[in-house]
Amino acid sequence: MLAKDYSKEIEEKWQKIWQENNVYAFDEADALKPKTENPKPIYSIDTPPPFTSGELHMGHVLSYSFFDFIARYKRMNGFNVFYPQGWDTQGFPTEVKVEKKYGKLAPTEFRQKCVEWTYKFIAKMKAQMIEMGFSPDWRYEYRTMDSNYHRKVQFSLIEMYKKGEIYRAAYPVHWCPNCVSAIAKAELEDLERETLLNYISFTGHNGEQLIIATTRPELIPACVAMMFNPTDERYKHLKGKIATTPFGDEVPIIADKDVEKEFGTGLMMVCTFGDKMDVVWTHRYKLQFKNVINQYGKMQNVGEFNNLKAEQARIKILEKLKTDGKLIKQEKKSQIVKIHDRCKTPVEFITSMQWFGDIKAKAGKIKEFAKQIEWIPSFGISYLTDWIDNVDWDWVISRQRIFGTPLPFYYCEKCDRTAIADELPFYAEKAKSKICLCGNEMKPETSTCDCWVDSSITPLIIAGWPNEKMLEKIYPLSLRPQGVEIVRTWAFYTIYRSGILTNKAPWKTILLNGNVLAPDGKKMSKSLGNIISPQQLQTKYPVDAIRQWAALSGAMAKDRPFSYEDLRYAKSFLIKLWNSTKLVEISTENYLEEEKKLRLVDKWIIGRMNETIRDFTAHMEAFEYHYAMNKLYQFYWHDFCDNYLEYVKHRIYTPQIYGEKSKKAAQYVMKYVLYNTIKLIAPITPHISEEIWQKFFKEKESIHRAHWPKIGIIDTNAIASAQIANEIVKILRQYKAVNKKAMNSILSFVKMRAPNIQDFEEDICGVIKIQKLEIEKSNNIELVCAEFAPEKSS
RNA sequence: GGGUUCGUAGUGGAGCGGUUAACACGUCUGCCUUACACGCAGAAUAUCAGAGGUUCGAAUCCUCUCGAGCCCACCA
Repeated sequence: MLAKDYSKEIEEKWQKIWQENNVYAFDEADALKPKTENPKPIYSIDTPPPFTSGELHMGHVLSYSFFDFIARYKRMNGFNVFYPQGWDTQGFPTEVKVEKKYGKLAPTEFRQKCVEWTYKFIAKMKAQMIEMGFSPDWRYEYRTMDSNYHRKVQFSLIEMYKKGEIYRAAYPVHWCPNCVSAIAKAELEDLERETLLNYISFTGHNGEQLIIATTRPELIPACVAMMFNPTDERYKHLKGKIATTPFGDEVPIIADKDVEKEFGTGLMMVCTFGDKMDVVWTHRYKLQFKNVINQYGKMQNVGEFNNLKAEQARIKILEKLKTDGKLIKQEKKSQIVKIHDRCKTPVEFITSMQWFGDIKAKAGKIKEFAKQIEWIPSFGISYLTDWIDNVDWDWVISRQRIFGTPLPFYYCEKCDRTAIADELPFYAEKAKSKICLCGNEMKPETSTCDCWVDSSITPLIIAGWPNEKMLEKIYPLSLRPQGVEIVRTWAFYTIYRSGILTNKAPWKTILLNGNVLAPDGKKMSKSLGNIISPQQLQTKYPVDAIRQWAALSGAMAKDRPFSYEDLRYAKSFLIKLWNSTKLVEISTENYLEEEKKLRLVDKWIIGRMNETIRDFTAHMEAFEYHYAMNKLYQFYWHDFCDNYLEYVKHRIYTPQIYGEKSKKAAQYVMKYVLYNTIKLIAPITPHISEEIWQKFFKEKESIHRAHWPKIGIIDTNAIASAQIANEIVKILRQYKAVNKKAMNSILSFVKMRAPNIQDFEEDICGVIKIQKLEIEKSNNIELVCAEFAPEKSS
């Protein structure tokens, strides 16, 4: 007997059993079989390793549900599914929290604390994943902080170094003075703020007053040129001349098309480095470097202003300029500054020695790999190509952090030569000494990798690289599912790195999903207080309802607000499925498949079942879960429960009137529909499907090892005829509703004309409850009419 | 400024050349009909953003305008 209600206890029971029985195990032995032994086809998923923040958010729940639908669907379709799960562990947020708790520690100890901290967080997130019913094969779990993972990342970097892809060089990089580290362009965020635009007087070669406008007067000591637009009549006479800054430096005056005439006075200064355009201009005109800001964001090489923070120096310098009469005027101005996404500190440009990945030279190659991949939706590739076209310089892969993968290199401070580590994994603190070709002792690199260096080889890591045995079986992987917002990082770097290392695109298909917005349609954020926590939902709703919510939110690569309506609807579907199953249970007690006589409505619902199998399957193939589920709701809830089950009740309850064979047929059809329906929804709602399966069908140890339904007979004539019966029922129900009669009230007299009378007379009269029915056969299928006698007390 | 996605009932959203413009939530009406009232039945609600055009026919294709989201660039 089915329990009275569907409950979370049922879900937890199956989660346990699935774990214990390894229902989702990837069959490695089968995968390694030679082709001649017909191994099952492999379907491999390069699942995103979430950052170990300690808690899943709704975005995770949405996207990981998708991955799980795919894995379960493919398993039921005969694939040997390889679905590992990893963790992106290393990063600044963890360092911040660990430092807050333990204070400053030596690197080795600090890293150890970070590792311990991360293990706790992984445990929480993993429990949540299991509670969501996700079905990765946990035997292949990986963490980017593991020494084995380090070893592979380092090996990959050495391989790339040998190919000339990785190099160390001095370059202006985006620099966070708070983190004291270089950061990548992808880590920048915009901050809009109010600032002062200062008009400051420079001196021309003949004593002329030249006024420039700047928001960063503290950089005047780093001024290396003045500029104006070549079409600007006011300044044409200055071209090629020399000007003197308020600090007495002589700088050239250059005409350049990128100068905005309308901004300030149309005359400007170029510094090392106020912003990105300064960097561009410095390289364009081979200007000298004047580094006045150090790695901590403090002034240097500026005499009396040394060691002041940039903002303090700005105040002091403005005071000085004012006293000297060089500050002409100030006006308020709103400005957008680049800040570091993790600590929100305004970013500087600083010249320093960093390690780079050679992405600019490989832009064409990366695009080629990208084109070999099927992008779903297809416009997704444009996010990647647009990004590639806008890359200004190479990828800075080094970070001056501790909890990260150490870069496996040495460098020589004297001659700038570099060398690779000989033993992996490599850690600077334990590094062996190495003598440079110049005779100097080399320094082991203490910088760590950008976290995207770690995660950009996940397809290789899970495929067992560099071991060829598994690699050749599952690389390129079948699928990379990921968020649309990290195309320019994760997808881009993975295509670059995995592509360079294997000379193949890493996956056959990339599937992009959108984000979950708050119910108000805005981004979820702490400041707006509109965050929905999955954990809270899990206490109130069955997991199978939350998973349906994910399916319903599934328009690809599009953001959608979180919807409690969807969730409640999903929950009521579970209740519907449960209660209807109970009806099937009591209706089919002691049923043995015997001789049966299918009636019109039976053929109709069988036909609709098979239409649903056909459509549902097509939508699953196309990753269109919302369409799939909508088809199923329509079929199961409305066609099957609301109509079919009502139509056949009288056949079940009173076989003495309608015949045993008719009852048997109804019983058969009920089981048939239930059997196929729970299989279809098993990938979306695995728990309730399993419970029903185990109670009624149990052909295999789990429904998740069962075979996907095949499309059977779709009797289009039966479907068309039954539609007419449905119409008649609808008209009669309408009559009762309009005349405010109870649905179970008995109509005293009904007369109708319709085709196929014999076929549906018996099928429908049990539902509409008619005392006296007159049916007239008519060839006109369109014409269905009902006439009603005045009601008599019955 | 460039790219991209999109503007359809109160809300969320299908439909993408011919439909009475789906479905769900919400609203209104009736019904506790031997699985389910967390249900069933019925009803109302849409200048398909606006303006042109192509077509026998457009929510659907094209052009422009207006508006929104996301990504990118960006004023020193």
